[in-house]
Amino acid sequence: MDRKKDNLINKEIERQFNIIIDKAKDVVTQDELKQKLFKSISENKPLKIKLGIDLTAPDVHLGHTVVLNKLKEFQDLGHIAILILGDYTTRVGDPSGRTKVRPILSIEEIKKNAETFRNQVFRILDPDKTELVNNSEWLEPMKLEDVINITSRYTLARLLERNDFSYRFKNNIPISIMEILYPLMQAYDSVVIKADIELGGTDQTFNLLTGRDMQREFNQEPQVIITFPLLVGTDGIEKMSKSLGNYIGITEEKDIMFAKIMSISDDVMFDYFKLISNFTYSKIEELERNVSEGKVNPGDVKRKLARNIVNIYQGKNSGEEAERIFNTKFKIGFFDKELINEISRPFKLKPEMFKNGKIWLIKLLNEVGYARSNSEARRLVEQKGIKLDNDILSNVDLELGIDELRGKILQRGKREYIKFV
RNA sequence: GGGGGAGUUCCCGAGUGGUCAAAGGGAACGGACUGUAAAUCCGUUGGUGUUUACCUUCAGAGGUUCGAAUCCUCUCUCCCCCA
Repeated sequence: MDRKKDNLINKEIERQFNIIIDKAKDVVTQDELKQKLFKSISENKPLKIKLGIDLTAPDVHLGHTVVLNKLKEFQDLGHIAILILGDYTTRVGDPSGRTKVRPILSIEEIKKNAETFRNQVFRILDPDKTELVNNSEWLEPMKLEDVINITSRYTLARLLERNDFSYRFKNNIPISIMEILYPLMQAYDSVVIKADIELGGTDQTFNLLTGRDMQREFNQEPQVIITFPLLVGTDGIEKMSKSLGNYIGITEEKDIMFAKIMSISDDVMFDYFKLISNFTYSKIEELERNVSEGKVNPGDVKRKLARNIVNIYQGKNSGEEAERIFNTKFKIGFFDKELINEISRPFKLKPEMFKNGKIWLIKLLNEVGYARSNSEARRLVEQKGIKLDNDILSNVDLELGIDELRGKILQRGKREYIKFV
């Protein structure tokens, strides 16, 4: 009888374990994870899964989704997701990977970012199974005495084990004391919420490990840490992040999202497949093989990826819709007036813009926001970057009447359209 | 506390009396090309409807000079070294 029960428990541990470590880069430690699962399953007590969020930028992007999706999987397994918004820690700034001191964000900015983030994150997580907390809740009221209590449990030498700190230290690049506090504050979050497991990107390994140490110092069972590969950004080199401008936000316009995915290099395309798409591993392998054997056009495979991801975040069939817009907007020599008409921004012509019924082209370009000065507008025209209903306008002195404009489409460059109404 | 260095156009950075609206790179924008908003190549990148001109710009305020990003004085900001 007991044997049968044990068997069931072991099976369940195995099942959860496999789901949990899927896509993970590192688990510290696997044995501890199994023990925690055993306890959770046999005592029917859900585990507390911590994920800390930095609020330097508001938007949830595809890079975040790797770990957010994992948190969702934990929720589906019946565990408790604790999302810690680092509204206080962000005032300090995570030094991870930084080679210089970060600029400090104002409290207002952080508040705004938190608001946006909260709205977006529930596109992925189940709001009913998520505990959302701000770490200012416990960090703000601290007294110096409390800070001393925490800092006395850690040493400079241990902090200097970190690459980013030791690099800066050796090269005489400033490290503020504030930054040193960051990993400690972050680690203390784990103590406060009594985390069983903490998730994060591989760049967070040190911070997460500090959480383990800190919990031990406070006589808690140390959390298991699970790190995940960082998704490379659209530049194909750096990790995806807002500050590097190489990110794809999950709430971006579908065609922009589609286009951004199409812009990633072929080398990183399969990282995207593996980390953030809905394709099965066997399907991905097949696609990968086909591409490397030259059987298929990599562009077509990337389109599959783009459609899939857009569908996940923008709703059913949005991928196909996005692709249609993409084709018109970004394919060369493809002027589908009907579709452009649909996607171009309307601009209302006002009579007061016209003098004697005419407007100077250069002036018009300023009015619609295509240029910020006459010089800039003139350059655009001279460089043949301006088209009216697909005809190049190259005369800088051109004057246009209101009837010559109404209903027509003004285009700047390859993919900016305005429809005059 | 003492000594030294730096602040240049969106960013990095060259420029130490006129030839400077200021090299070069990055970024951005336009064009060509491409399966791709990748790569590559070419062009543009303070402003002004009279564009071989004029105006504004080289941390800030004054000054020297026919003439200053460049020299002098003070102020502000940042960094480094020694203690």
